Amino acid sequence: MKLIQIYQCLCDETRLRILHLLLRGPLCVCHIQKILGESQVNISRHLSYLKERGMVEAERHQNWMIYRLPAKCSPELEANLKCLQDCCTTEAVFRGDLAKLQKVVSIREVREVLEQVCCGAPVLGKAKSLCR
Amino acid sequence: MKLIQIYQCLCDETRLRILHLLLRGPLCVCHIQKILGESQVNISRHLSYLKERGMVEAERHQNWMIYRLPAKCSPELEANLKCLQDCCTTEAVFRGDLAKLQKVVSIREVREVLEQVCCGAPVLGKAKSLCR
DNA sequence: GACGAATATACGTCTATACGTATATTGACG
DNA sequence: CGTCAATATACGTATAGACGTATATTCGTC
Repeated sequence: MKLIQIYQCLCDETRLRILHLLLRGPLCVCHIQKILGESQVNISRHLSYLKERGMVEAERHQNWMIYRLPAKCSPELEANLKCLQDCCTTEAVFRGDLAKLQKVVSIREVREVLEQVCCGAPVLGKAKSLCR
Repeated sequence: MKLIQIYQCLCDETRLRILHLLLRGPLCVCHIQKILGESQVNISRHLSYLKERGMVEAERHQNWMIYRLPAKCSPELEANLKCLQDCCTTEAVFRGDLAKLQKVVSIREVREVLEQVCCGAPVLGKAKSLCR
């Protein structure tokens, strides 16, 4: 992956906020949507953009698409994600997103699903809807 | 300076190459132009873009405009420039630019002017043209 | 003051992309 | 199979920005 493509992914605020969230762990589309307060199409399109360029990976679990940062990042991507992590602490938008993220992850069903995803285990929970 | 603006500056290849060169020290427009092999207008416009957003500073010395990275960078900018520095070593374009930069800086008149600029000293050289 | 070198700006065109609305797809479940 | 939830895609519009051509500006020199 070329360096310029990394920056092209980072140069939009919505994508920046998405990646910032994914630094904390995998998330499903509907939660990203809720946290950012953007429309479903918009989030989905930006995620597609990121996926096409190898900035994120997606995996379907039942009805939900779980997005995450790639398991294996190039050194360039790794360096930039680390840099992003450091830089995001100062701006209010990102802190706000993190606060909302905590709320979402504190929901038991959500946490269960995401934990299973993280471990690569099949999702066994029987929650019908993750989105409230 | 907002983080997103930094990335917007970095997301164009020409600007990325310019900033990469400026990491090595101040340069005048005509040399950036020669090194990148781009038209004068194009380089000038990208430099304006960068200057408007505080990514570079410019100072006139006689006929030449010397561009450089800001004396005082925000922590975010600093972090990203450092990251850029690290990431640029792998791609051929940047290595090629560096090679051409060595040639330019090896010209005595150029080196003299740039050194005086670096020290904040008035430019005393009497070279008529820095561009060959 | 005319001229040349270095640089910047104006203006027009073209392309990428951001986003809204509508519609399609995919999976679970009764 | 119909329906719903979650997600993706198609299509149209608007805007940022990349770039070329022409022209202006700024400075030094004769």
